[in-house]
Formats: sequence, C-alpha cells, structure tokens
Amino acid sequence: MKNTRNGGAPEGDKRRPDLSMDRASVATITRLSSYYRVLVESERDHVGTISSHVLADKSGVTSAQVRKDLSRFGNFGRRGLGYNVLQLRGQVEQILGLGRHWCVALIGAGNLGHALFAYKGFKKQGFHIEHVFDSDPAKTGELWGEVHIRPVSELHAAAAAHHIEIAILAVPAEAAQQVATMVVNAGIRAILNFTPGQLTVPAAVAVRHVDLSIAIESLSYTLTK
Amino acid sequence: MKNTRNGGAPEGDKRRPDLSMDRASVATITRLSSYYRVLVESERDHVGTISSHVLADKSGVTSAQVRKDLSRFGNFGRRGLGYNVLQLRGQVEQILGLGRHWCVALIGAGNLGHALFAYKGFKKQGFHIEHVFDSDPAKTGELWGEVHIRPVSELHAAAAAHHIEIAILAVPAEAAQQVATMVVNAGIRAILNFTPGQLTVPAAVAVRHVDLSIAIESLSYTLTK
DNA sequence: TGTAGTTTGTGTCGGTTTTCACAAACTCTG
DNA sequence: CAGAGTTTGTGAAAACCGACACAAACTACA
Repeated sequence: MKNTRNGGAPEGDKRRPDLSMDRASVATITRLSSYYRVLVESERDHVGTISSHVLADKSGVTSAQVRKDLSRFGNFGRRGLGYNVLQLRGQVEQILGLGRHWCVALIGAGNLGHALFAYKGFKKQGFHIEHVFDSDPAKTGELWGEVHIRPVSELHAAAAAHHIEIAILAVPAEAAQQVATMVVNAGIRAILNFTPGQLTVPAAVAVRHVDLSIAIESLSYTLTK
Repeated sequence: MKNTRNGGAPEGDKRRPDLSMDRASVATITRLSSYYRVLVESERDHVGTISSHVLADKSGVTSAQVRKDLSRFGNFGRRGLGYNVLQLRGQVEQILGLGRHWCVALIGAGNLGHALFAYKGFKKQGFHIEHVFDSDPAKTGELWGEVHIRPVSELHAAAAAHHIEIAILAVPAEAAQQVATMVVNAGIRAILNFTPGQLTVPAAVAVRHVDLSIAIESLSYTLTK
C-alpha cells in the first residue's frame, strides 16, 4: 500500500509521507528522543513553530544535525518558517513507536527494580510495567501497587498470556545471563539490561544496555585526565 | 632487544610509558570499562595471561579493537603470549582513575536516589556516596545507613569541607537545571545526570547523562521497525 | 640453537557520521 | 506584489571510527 519512495500524489508533491525506512542508527534514534522531549515541552508551553536552530540548542546538537535527522524520515519543515511543533511531535512519536501501549515486564524486584517500577517516565511514554518477577521466595507474593511479584518460573506462561513485549532486567550480575536466556525463550524480543556485563542473545533480540558503573567510570577518567 | 617491562632506558626508546594522553573518546573509555570488568573477573579466576582475542570475545568487540584501544595508552602486551592479567588490570585501573577513593554526593533522595545509594557497584569501584541531599524537608534528617540526608542548601559548604568530586543528580526534571547550577557553584566538576533533558553547565564541568526513557524508546523504535 | 607457531602493535583502508555551505522555498512587510 | 529576510533540505567535504592484514616480536619445544 505505501510506496516507500516519493509519494503517489502526482501534483508535483515532493513530500515523502514515509514513516519507517531502512534502519536508522541508535545514535540517530537517541537524538530523536531528545527532540521529542523538547517538542513535548514546547507544545506544553504553547509554542506553535520551532526552527531547527532552537530545537538544536535545546537538545544539545547542531541545527544541521537536526535537519539531517528529521529529513531522513520525511520533509516535515516549512522553509522560511520552521517546524510545526504539534505536527512534528506527532511524526516523531510515530517514528519512535510511542503513543501506544507497551506491555513491559520487570525482572528483579530489588532496590533498582523498585526504583524503575516507580519511575514515572516509563508510563508517561506508554511503557507499562504490568508484570514483576523475582526468584527470591521472600519477595514473591509481595504486592507493588496493583502488581503481584511472581516467581520467574512463571515468566514463560505470563509472556504468552499477556503479550509481554519488553523485559527490563534488574537482577544481580550472576543471574543476568540465565535470566536473559529465559526471557528469550519466553518469546520476548526486547531487553533493557541494567545488569553489568555482556549478554549473549540471538541476533533477533534487541538489547539496550544501561550500565551505571561504566557511566561513572567515564567521569572518573575525565577527572583524572 | 627492547626492554620489556621497566623501561629505564633513556632516549631513543619508542615505548610510551604514557598513561594519560590526549583525550580518548567516550566510546573508547566505555570499552575500557568493559575490559576492566573482564580483567577483574579473570583475575579472580586466577587467569595469568589473556589474549586480545579472548578479552574481545568476553567484551563483545573484535580483537583488533582491543589492541587498538590498549595500544593507545601503552604497549602492555607481550607478543606471542598476550597480556598479563594482573598488570593490565592495574594499567586500566590507572587509566580510568579507579583504585582510589572518590567522594561522591547524591542529590535527590527519592526512589531512584535510594536505588543508586544502595547500588553496590559504585562503592566496589571506589565511588563512595558519602553525602545525600534533598530539598524536601520531610526527607531531610532521615538516616540512610550512616549518612544523614541534608537540605541542598548545605551543598556548597559540604562540597568545600569534604572535597566532593562527583555529584549524582536524581531529582525531578523540573529541578534539574537549578540543582545543576548549584552543583557547579559548589565547585564540583563532574555530574552524573539521571534527570531527563539537557543540562547547561560550563565547559569545564563534565556531564554524563543516563537517560532511562531514551534507552527504552530506542527499543520501541526497533520493535516498531 | 633453530624453527614452527602465536600474538601484539599498527599502517591503511572503507564505511559511517557529522559538519559545511548554499540553492530553493517560503514568509513577511510595506 | 516585490524585495528582503528566514529557514529548510541536501549535496559535498571533512572527521571519525572500526576492521583488516601483516611484519615484528616473542614463546615453546625439539
């Protein structure tokens, strides 16, 4: 139905209504997320139009970078004017796959797990942690808000029954690989990994690594000079 | 016969006993952190020597990458043999500025702040959260382990008195910039930022951004395809 | 000692990403 | 409506980064 190239509209319409093209790099997507945040903020402040320059300043990149990034997905701007905040927010939302409901499972109900569970940023963008698992029988059965903590052995069944799409790993380092394998076997294709160290998973599974130690070590290096 | 270790040789010696040279990229430092983790693990398992190939496999990169990264800081390996685990661990430790005591302040004693405070990975690598601040009077005065939560208004004085080197920001988004400015004014030159959005600070201040939402949005994009 | 095997360190190449710079497209004002 | 001013979109250049491949340096063992 949708031709990927130049639109079907004859009328000399050069616009590309395109939304999903060949894979963009993680760096590009990360920047899009920043733009998105700025756009939401601008929308809240009733800003109607925003230029690549302003968007760039607020996101900490160059204006050329903003234009290149956006033009990869379509011609969203108006020359001489800039970008319509409302429209662009919608476009970026669609590109990033936001604006819908994602079913997320949290595995590991320790300190970090609890903080992630309570973090409002996830839910605000459609990522709902509706299932929590832990291997510790002492934790199992606990009630967090409306969510019961269940043993990880139930992960497989729950994933199938509730269509869990993303797993957040917040377990001890020793258990990380084992749990990751369980997640994969449960049919979940995306992992947000908060454990240190490398996870080995099939190529079809997407992994994003958030490593707290590495972040602070990078600071330490900079300070040491 | 080049000198292998020591290196007391005067000039004409091509070796670089160098430890800190011109800025390496954040990507390089991030990989060094991964190597470091593998080295510590290997040391614990009484592995005496490790090749770039093995180190690469365990870190999820190519062996050429490992050698390039390490050779940027010195000639640590022995051809035909590999790297001495003990020595290399020490070298990387020194490059990253680990193996010493860092005085860290945590600002924001909410859920995330508490999880970060309890995270053992920091202390294990020398980053000691010895000061906790919060603006909420309800929190102020609470005792976490041996650390009293103090009002942020005391940050400036505490930073000077105790030589705080790194600040971890875990405050609500709205307060982020304001608190960051306070941190800078207190003379702290490194910030590990867990709040969403861009911080504006002088160029002399190092900032590393850990953005939970952006990480999960990148997954969402990938799943959306 | 000599020779076969191993592994590092690095020059070089290829690809990707970012920046630059400018024409085209549009707005705005008088 | 015309002309001045703005801003996008995008080729082209530059910078950056990782992979490759191989000589040099070392080990190991007969």
